[in-house]
Amino acid sequence: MSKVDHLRNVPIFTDLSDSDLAKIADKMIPREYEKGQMILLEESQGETFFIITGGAVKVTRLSDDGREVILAILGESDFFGEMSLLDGEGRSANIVANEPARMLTLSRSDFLDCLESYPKIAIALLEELAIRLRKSDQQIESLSLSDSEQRIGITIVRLAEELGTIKQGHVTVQNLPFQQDIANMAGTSRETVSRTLKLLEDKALVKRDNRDLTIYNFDTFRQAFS
Amino acid sequence: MSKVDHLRNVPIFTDLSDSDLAKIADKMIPREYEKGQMILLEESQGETFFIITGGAVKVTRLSDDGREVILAILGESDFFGEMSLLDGEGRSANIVANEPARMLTLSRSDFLDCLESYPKIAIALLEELAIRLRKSDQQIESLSLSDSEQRIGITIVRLAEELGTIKQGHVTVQNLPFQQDIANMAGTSRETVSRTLKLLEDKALVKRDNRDLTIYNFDTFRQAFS
DNA sequence: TGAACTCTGTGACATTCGTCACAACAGGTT
DNA sequence: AACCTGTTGTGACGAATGTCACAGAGTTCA
Repeated sequence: MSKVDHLRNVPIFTDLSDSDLAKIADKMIPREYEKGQMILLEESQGETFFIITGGAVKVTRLSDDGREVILAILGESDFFGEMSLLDGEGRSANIVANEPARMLTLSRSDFLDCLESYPKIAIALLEELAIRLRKSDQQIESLSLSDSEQRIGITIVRLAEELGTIKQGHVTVQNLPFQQDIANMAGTSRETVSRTLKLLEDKALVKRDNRDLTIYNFDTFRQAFS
Repeated sequence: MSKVDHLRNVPIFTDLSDSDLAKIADKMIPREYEKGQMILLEESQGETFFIITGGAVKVTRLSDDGREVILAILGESDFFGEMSLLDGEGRSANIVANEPARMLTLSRSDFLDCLESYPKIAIALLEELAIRLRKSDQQIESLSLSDSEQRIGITIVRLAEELGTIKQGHVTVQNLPFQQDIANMAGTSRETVSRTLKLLEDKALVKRDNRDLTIYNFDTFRQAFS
């Protein structure tokens, strides 16, 4: 798959013509990362924009005592790095490759040039940030009001929407993240995730085997947790 | 103060010339709201962009059982309503006037025209959304990792930065929001806020009289809670 | 001045959930 | 197989904090 093909799948670039895409693609540099490799450190200045062309990364924040919060898990055609390019602040989050991952990168100045030259990109990016803000607000609500079972349920919905595949009416997440990661997304402990998953299985809402999780009735499931 | 004067104070318009500002100002319609009045309902379609020219509003989400989460308190020169204009989704939050408030409003189509015509606005808006996203991420972290005292401390920092005034080295927040509102911002209960404020006062970190709260040493205070 | 509200302070209690401890299990390597 | 490492399951316990109940202050309005 060519660079341009990858770009076409990215929401903020969909409105552009092939020739414009090609111009941008020319400026992008491919990079590869191994599983577990740090892609961006919290402290460093943000100077690069990244588009994921393969694999997955997790976006985290770390507290002083080393506990981590997972803000998002991003996969193919997602992008990141735009935040500190936009407001000039340092990074607010760490990015780690969750599995072997490939990226296309764009330098700060090329990225800002794009925004100036193609207002459509700026508007599409606004849209994307609005969506993310919305999700953040939802998560703040759920962390504030819900108990751990609810929060874990919502987290599973998020994961299913991001990573799941639909097969004869029910959604399957293959290769579910570790319980520790789910806990760090849901703002709870690993043990509570373990117990809650068992609970959900007892209630016949989900089925697990190995690293796969199947949600029997996704719509009612989502209904129940939001 | 004229419309244009108000607009000049709004971050996303600062880069514009007076004549451009005047053109935009012409399209804006002033509105007034009483204390407690609903400005936007969660369910309604978003069709308007608002700039606050006086007073203050709170941005909230409500759960089914009526508990509320306060996502932000906005004051003069802040704006809202852009989210659902951008991504076309319905409102994600309610907006209520916290005190008598005045606004300038812009219709959906005029707002989008502005973005197309003045790329600088789009870029400044991107910056603003990036800042908000950053704050949301911080709050998600704090809700996930911190205990109630920390969260209340952080909430007080937020309030002080938004509403506080500096007087001979220490910051005073006049007219502190009710404990119930602080609780809804910090994701805790009203009673815990009451006890924690007393605790902070016992530790000689803050002083209260009536509705005013003074933070003796703002820098160390902020340090301690983030 | 009272009366009616709204907000705040505080004790008692119940519950959720994080933490610790350890066992069971899986996958990979020798 | 035996071993190691990383992951998951589960019981026991205690601390943090939400909830309930009510008293005391402070405000508003007649």
